[in-house]
Amino acid sequence: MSWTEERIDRLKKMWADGNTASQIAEDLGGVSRNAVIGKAHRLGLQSRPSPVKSGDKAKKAAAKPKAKTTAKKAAPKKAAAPKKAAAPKPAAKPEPAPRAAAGSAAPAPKEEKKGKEENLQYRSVGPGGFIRQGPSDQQAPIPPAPPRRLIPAKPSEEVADKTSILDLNDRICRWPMGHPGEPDFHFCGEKANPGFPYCVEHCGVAYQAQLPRRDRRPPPPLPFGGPRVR
DNA sequence: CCCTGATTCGC
DNA sequence: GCGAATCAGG
Repeated sequence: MSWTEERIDRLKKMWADGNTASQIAEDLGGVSRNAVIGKAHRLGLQSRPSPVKSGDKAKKAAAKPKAKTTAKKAAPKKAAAPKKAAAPKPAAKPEPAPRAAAGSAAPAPKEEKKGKEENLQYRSVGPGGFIRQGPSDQQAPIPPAPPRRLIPAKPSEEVADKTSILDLNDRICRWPMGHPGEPDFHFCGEKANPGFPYCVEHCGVAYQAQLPRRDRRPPPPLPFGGPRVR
């Protein structure tokens, strides 16, 4: 469908009347909402209050990542928990990392919420490790843990002088060093870049300037076929 | 999730 | 120029 004069006039009128792009597209027929918006812009029609562009509150979100092009010593080779490009989300609250090692007092998981469709149970097999059990599995049902007194886990020596999850606050860089479950898992602990969960150095790793679409590398195929598409 | 308009960019 | 894809706020 082409933009005939009539259709353009109709678009102009409806746009001026405050119809949404969707309404206009439906009225004209044969074009999408995007087509209408695109045309309206090309015609130089005045933009109407956009949900995105209204107030400029973006200031607060300022956050100029200004990614350091060179990570330099930033990314600890073997220590970085986030995988390669997948940087932790900016706003993401720190996940409660499982307290690593040392603690011998691991309470048996109280199964309350079962796996949605199955009566799955999760059994701990050590720090950071769990196995799933279904009704048909051989493993006998897990008996409820006997009541016991819990005592604070003794931090391992490796972590004694490092930043544990308990030491974190919003002024401390929470970049993970190593992996949960490892005896020396801890957090960066540097002074956090104000407004960010990480220190300046790790912000440089976590936040990268977005490349123009044509310059982006397509992500490598995931070994398991990628996330489900609904 | 739905909606919105804005923007980008391959065609 | 066109419009799908994408973005980002409500």
